[in-house]
Amino acid sequence: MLIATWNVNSVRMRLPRVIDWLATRRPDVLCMQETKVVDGDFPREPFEALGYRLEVFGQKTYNGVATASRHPMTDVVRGLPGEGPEDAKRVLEVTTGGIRVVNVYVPNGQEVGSEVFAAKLDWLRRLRGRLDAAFSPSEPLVLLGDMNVAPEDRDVYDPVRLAGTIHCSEPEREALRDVMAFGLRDAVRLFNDGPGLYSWWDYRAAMFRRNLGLRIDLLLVTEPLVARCRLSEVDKAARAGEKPSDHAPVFAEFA
DNA sequence: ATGGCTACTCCTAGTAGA
Repeated sequence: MLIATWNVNSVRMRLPRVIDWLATRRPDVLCMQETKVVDGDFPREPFEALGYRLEVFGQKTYNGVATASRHPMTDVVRGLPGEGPEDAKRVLEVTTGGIRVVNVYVPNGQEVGSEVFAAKLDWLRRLRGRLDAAFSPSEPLVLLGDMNVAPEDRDVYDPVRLAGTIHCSEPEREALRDVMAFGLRDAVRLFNDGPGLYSWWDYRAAMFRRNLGLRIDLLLVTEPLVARCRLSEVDKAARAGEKPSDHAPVFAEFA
């Protein structure tokens, strides 16, 4: 069971690359973020032609999440509890292949101390609340997506210069640790504990070429999936070439 | 020291991303 997450930064702009990646890697599940398209305009056909089912939860211009799976998807839940039609489309839960798959696009937060930064922390608290209310850490569950938090200094290209700034601040890291305290492990770190491993690189200043990035796209798993996890990695090659997303796909395989 | 790119839109200039 191969499960992947990828912030595609517009599914319409990225469509050829996403479809090519699916055709090559053949994951069982791909969770996408920043699809930036209303549900009626989602380009479903190329996914379906490759044998994928789709669940989508999008909006105009910003945000939007979608999950493609080669297996049936049941118990679909859109958004966090208490959210309404005006709220940003950031969460899509499905059960597929016997695993609860929680696809999230965590708010960016813009600047530490800002109003939207406080909203980001509150959003992470509500995400933890959803896990507590609906799930158990003893069931197979993966929480994956663009967390917009680099968990530790080793996930940051220049932890000294970026100390305390957005994605790297202690309040964000504490909020993410609290989500993980539900009973989640960072799948990529099961296999690679070194520095220099990132999932996002700024489009500007040749940041990708110089490997100056952040690891903010995470695949977090409960203990039953830790036991089944055979590999997990960042597909850095998918960030190279023509018209890439600024994020790379992250994936893990489970026995 | 700054900003360096990309994608979006009822505004092709302003916003947001991270």
